[in-house]
Amino acid sequence: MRSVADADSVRRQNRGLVLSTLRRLGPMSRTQLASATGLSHASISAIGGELIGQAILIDGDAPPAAGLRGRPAVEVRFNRHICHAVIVEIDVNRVRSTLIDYAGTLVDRTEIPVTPELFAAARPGAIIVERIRQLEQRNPDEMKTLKIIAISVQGILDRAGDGLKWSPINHMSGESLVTPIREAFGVATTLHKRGRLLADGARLLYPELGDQPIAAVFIGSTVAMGMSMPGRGAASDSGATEFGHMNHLPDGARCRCGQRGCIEAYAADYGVLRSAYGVPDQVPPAATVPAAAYQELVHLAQTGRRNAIHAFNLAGRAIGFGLSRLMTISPPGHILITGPGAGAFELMRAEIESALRDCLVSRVNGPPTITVHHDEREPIFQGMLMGTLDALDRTYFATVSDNGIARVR
Amino acid sequence: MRSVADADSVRRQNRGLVLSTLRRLGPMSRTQLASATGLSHASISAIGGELIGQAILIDGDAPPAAGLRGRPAVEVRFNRHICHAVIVEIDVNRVRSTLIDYAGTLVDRTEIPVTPELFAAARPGAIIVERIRQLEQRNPDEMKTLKIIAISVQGILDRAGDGLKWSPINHMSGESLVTPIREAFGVATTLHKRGRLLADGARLLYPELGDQPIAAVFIGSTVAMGMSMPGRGAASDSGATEFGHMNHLPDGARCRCGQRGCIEAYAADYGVLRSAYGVPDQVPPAATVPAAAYQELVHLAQTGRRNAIHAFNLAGRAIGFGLSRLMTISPPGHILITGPGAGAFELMRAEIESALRDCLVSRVNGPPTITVHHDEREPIFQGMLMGTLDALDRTYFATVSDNGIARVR
DNA sequence: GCATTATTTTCAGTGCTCGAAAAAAGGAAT
DNA sequence: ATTCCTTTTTTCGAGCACTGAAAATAATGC
Repeated sequence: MRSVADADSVRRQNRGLVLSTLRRLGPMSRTQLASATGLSHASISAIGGELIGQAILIDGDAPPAAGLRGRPAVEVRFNRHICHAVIVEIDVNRVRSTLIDYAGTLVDRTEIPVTPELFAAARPGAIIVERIRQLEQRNPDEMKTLKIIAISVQGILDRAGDGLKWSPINHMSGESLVTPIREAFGVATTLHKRGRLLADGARLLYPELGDQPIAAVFIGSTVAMGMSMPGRGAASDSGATEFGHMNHLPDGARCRCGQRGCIEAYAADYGVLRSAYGVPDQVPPAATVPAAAYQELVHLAQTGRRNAIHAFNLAGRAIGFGLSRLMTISPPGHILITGPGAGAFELMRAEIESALRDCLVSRVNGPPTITVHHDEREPIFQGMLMGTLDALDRTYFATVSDNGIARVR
Repeated sequence: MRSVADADSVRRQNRGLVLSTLRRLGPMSRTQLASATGLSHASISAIGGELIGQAILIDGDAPPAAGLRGRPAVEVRFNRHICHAVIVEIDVNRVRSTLIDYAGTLVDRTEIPVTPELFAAARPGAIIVERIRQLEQRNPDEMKTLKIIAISVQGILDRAGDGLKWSPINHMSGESLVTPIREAFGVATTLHKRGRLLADGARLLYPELGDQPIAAVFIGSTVAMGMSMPGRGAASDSGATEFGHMNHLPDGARCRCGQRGCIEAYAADYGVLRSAYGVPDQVPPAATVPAAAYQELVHLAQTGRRNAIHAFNLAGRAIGFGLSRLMTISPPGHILITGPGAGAFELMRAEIESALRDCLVSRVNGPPTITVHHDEREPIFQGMLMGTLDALDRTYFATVSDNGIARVR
């Protein structure tokens, strides 16, 4: 765990410090970099020169001289052209593939709906390869410098992070994704759980939440939750949970996963519909539910229909008790509710808050705060974007000077 | 989070590497240290000389020359006299205080029972101070080099780790422990949750468990669980849970904590007795239960008494579902069962294993292994001992060379 | 007593950071 | 147009840590 340090690891660490400071705070002059990182001007000069020599950073082309006195500051920024990344988001509804450059700018994006025919024609790995090929055709130059592919999925990853051992999207269970894609494009390929990305993205989107642990709950066709822990980068693999399949009631309602009593069986779209309409226990849960049917039920509950209100109460109770159980293991300071079900939050709020309040940890430390963020796409994308750029930075931490790349002096 | 590295931080890191290698593997020669740490002989010579100059390490006095050819190796070991630590364990039954030296050897130990009179006469902080004073009287020389006091407690710590916001031992709720003790002895004082120490200690006691996350469950007058995560030292504060007060059944049995349906209300000694004897819900849970009464119930169950068997089934079910819920948040690879209730494990095993097996994560990844370790004292003490010595080592990491201590050449 | 062998220290070389001084690059003033 | 001023950036020398190789050390064996 602990390992030898030498001069090289010092340089590596400080290169990382420079890159992550630029990543976090944006382009800035060498002087600003020195004070933001705490390194001396001399070191910034050396490290900056090295990174520019390797074309990882570039000197800003537009020096915004604002009528100040002395030598004008030159901003250092990421060389957006040095490499690119592809970000793939898969869920029940669509496959969205985005090409970004090293500065994090969106270069191109494609999106296709997920249809029954899609998975009938090809395996998930092949579908993703095909999606990325399309980006390649449209952006041949950029794709020549592709360095990493990041994919967001739902389900349980295998230990190596190569594929899905289980997924709520049936066709994806047991599929290896990383291997076919890595072989097709010859670049690093990583898999990320959606819930975790959601929480990381929420931290970026709401900086005012500060350094507390954040739990992000997704309510929709599934129920998912991820946690973002302060201090660790996106690299840490903790915080990837199977919240939706935490048992709420022993021998409870039937869940799509085959177990009984999961939170999802009460709080995902199909769960709420089943309890509202009293679907008999023998009927297995539907694979998908039309969005309209769920919206209709929300509307019914909002207009006072008893069975609908009751169903949302049960859903809130399941989520609330799930969160109260989470409080005993790894208490978040803040909870973010997202997804299509966020629109029904007011219908569940009382039950969620009451379960969350009536647990020992909340009574002692106060309950976590809750906010609602209806759209889940943006935080997921942001979380994966930042995590992927961080990973790219990290590959450059290691590439210290003497690697054949000319050093500009 | 990321910070500047320089020559000093390199030396600090490598000093830490040397100390933690010696801590883990025991005394060894410089040559062995070089290959165990990966540092060069030259660096070991420099770092070792520095640490010996500071009297943190010493050359072994008894060189075990075993008839080998060349220059005999000299073992380097911790200077046990350089500092000492006091370890205090508090639970419902006793207060045990142990004085150890820097090499981890037990120097002296006192133990007193916890009686109702004890807490009537003095506040917990004062009681501990008095206990340590006794060690001081008996070991005045050793206590002159006291560097740290570590205390194991049950309950919820305040954010700063200074005191208990809540504790199952009534007299300890809301008590600040660290401040009075630190002021009395003028040394660093740390509070540790028992469950967490148990898990850390289990990792030390069962090295064959390797690098998996370990959950240690204590069953007795309370139910507690701590997790030990691989890779992080004992410093990480995650893994301290309130498992016993995780809700098992909404609106369930009355718990001592004032909530309903906690795991403890079914699986702690009082919980099992209440369900076995059908104690009416209005009767509040007893503050303590005689050990004999619990043992008697175990015996009854073992000899086939229906109500007793049923009570242990309910207890196993509560623990099993608790663990299955844990599996969705932070799945352990191994579960260790300890405490007085470990003697009744066979009565609970079927329910625990069935709940643990029938959850999605176990179905996909296989259920965690379970072992029983009846005694809980040893792992708790070992966990705290190692964590405290690590903390002492860490204070010496920072003390690099130029601090006035003569450097021997 | 001298060769042999294994351990430990010393030495020269290299890389990194830092503080101070020098160089660079414009605007302002004469 | 030239010189002064101000601020940024680079260069230089010192100090420290690590490494590999060579030297010193401390026994054993003949």
